[in-house]
Amino acid sequence: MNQKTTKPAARPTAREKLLDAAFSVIREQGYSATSVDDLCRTAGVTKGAFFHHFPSKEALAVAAANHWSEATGAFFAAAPYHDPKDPLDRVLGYVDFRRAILQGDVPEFTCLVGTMVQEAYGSSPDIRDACRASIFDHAANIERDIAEAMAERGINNAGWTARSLALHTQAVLQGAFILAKAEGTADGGANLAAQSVDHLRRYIEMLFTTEKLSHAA
Amino acid sequence: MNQKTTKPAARPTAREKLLDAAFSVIREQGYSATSVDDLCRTAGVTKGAFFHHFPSKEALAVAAANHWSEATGAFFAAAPYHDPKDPLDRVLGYVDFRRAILQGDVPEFTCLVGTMVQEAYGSSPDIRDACRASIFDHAANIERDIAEAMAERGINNAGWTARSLALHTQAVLQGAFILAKAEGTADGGANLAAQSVDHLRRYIEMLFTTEKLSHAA
DNA sequence: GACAGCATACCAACTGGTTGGTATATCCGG
DNA sequence: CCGGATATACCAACCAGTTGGTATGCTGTC
Repeated sequence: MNQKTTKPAARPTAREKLLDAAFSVIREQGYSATSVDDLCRTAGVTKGAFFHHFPSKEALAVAAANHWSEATGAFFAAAPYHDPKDPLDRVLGYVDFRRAILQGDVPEFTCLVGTMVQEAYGSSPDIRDACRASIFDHAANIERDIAEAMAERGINNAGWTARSLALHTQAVLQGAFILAKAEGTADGGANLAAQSVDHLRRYIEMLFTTEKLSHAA
Repeated sequence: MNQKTTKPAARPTAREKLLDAAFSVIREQGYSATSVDDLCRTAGVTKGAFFHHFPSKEALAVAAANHWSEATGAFFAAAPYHDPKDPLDRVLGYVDFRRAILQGDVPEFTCLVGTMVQEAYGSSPDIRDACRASIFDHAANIERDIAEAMAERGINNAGWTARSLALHTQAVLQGAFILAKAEGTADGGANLAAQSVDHLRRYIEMLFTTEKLSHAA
């Protein structure tokens, strides 16, 4: 389209710095607990700049959720798990990839939109919609590989759909993040989350190997 | 112990009304977005009464998390899924029960401590610890039945433990709540969550039937 | 290529209202 | 008439958002 949207520029604008700040600060403190001043301080920008680029704090949250969709979309699109010919290997590769990136402190591997939607689902439809789109669009990518794997193995009418399994993967991840937050210690959280992802992987494997043998529900 | 803790009394005290208010208001708005005035208004109590019973907003959150542990503990202890002799049936009964209570509006079936820990894990160790205790103690109950079921079927060294599976059930539930919040519509959220619980049930079933046949990892 | 004209980007200081919390007064049962 | 429970009035700090203004860059014209 135009240069503005495609080129993040050498010297980042206040808008980009604020969105980056939102990624880290909101994941650490939550949305409501994060003040506009917090974001400005982290971004190294003044309040005037904030309200020049965003009409409200809520609008920044929506923009951050959309920016999160783009950033994670590019991140997962560039990940290596898309290579295998067998769609099931791609699905399992995705799960393995999600497990591998569970590292560092909790705010570093948790999900911005999952955090935000918890706080905003009742008070701000705009934020909720942006977060929903981020989660569900991401799930739709996995759904495609799952559907292919099902087709290849002749699985249908099994009591579950590609869509429900794709959404289940997201539920497991979001839930794993909550347990990680509750756990408290640095690595402890990541390990805890990883164990849930292990269960998820085992489930998907069993789902496809068992169903292969007898796919009569 | 004493009467204070065991008897909720005919006319509820301001403390009890505030804790009840916290259950509904915080699940709807989140912790940070809920003001002390909000809680007082909902409880029908003045600010003076609030700070007579709780030294701070944070202290109320801790008390609410502990009260949540007691209330849900009694609720699940009284549930009918404990009856079966086969421990696996008790585990599956628990999952079925969790699925059955996914009804009504989102704030009605979601988890107080799961919501709170997301916002407070970084800023308030006290709240985080109270929420962690609530989640992990609840998981410990399920872990007992899982461990029994594993013993009965001779499952060990299977790559997973009773504890990790018990925590996984909580992760799935917490994640299902997030998807429900993101979904937006009334029943839509509950249905979405129910589908994840269905996957969880299927997983546990497969885990025990498959492992029974060949439990060599 | 110089320069007027204008939009964008940004800033420091400020505002009205809300926040968590306090000081003090009143109610009411034993 | 004492002491826990509740109410009223209030405060300093903080909140999201506004203001009036400056710096910087782009654009067309001669």
